[in-house]
Amino acid sequence: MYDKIITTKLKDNNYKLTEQRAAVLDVMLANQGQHLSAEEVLYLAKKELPNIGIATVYRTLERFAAINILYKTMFAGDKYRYEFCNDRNHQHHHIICLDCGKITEVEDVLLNNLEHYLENQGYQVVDHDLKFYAYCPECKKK
Amino acid sequence: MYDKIITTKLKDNNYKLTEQRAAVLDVMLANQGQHLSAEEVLYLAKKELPNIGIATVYRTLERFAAINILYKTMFAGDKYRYEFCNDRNHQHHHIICLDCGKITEVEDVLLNNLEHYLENQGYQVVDHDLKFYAYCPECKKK
DNA sequence: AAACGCATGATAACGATTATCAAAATCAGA
DNA sequence: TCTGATTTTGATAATCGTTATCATGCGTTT
Repeated sequence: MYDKIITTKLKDNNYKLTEQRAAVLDVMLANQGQHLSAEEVLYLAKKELPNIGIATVYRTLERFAAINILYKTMFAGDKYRYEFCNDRNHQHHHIICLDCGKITEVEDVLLNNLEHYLENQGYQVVDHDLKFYAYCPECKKK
Repeated sequence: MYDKIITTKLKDNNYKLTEQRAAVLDVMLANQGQHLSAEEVLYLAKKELPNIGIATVYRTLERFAAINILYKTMFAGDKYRYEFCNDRNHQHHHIICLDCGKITEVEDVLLNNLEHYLENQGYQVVDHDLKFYAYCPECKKK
């Protein structure tokens, strides 16, 4: 039903897949590449499961993020947003348009150099988070 | 009294330096390299000006950030923190220790390459924000 | 069936920030 | 210097995303 990686992660963490959690997972899978807020996930999940509550959505997103099924981040101190986490976007580089707010992603391995440098300094780097605030090509034209 | 750059920025923006604003500025100048929350700024500013209120602190920090006297950022969705902004830390690269929470800074120009790449793609990059989540050398030993 | 544990949904509580508003301070012009 | 307009301030109410609480329900194991 779901990808093997997902079901494995769930099993490894003794994590029952209830219908509420499945609804949230469906929403996230159907919206890969999007950055959804909890409220947006609730709205979409209600189409599959009308009685699901906001508390369950928060709890589920939180736990999915904890086992790396989702990536949780915040842009510009607004509210948390969640995106489905596959290996391709493990390095989360985002470009946030200051005009239209659209969020696009950059793939890059440039930061590995910096991480190696920091590890030589004695740090143990766990994750990093890089955001560019910019005007996207469309808004720049205006 | 204050650095020429600061007074110029204030003047250029028609920004009166009241005693409340001076108190906030003093706190930020006395704590360069620190990342203070509004509440912490209030606490410190009260030593100079006991009647200053939290609303004024928020307003002042906000306006100082708007004219680039301060840099405003948020670590891990907690609360805003402010630091005095001089040319040296214009590129804000922070390392947040996942254990002790200590925040240190990295100077680096590596990201210029990435910015140039994005600008070739049609973006107009205004700012960027890079954070590393890591264990600092001291906490790594434990 | 009984007892347990976990999940759920409603909603209260929280905490950081922002908005409101009357009072005080400051400024500009006569 | 008076006077009226503008800005700033401090107290506090309001907002809003998120978390905590708690009674209820559901599944599993005795």
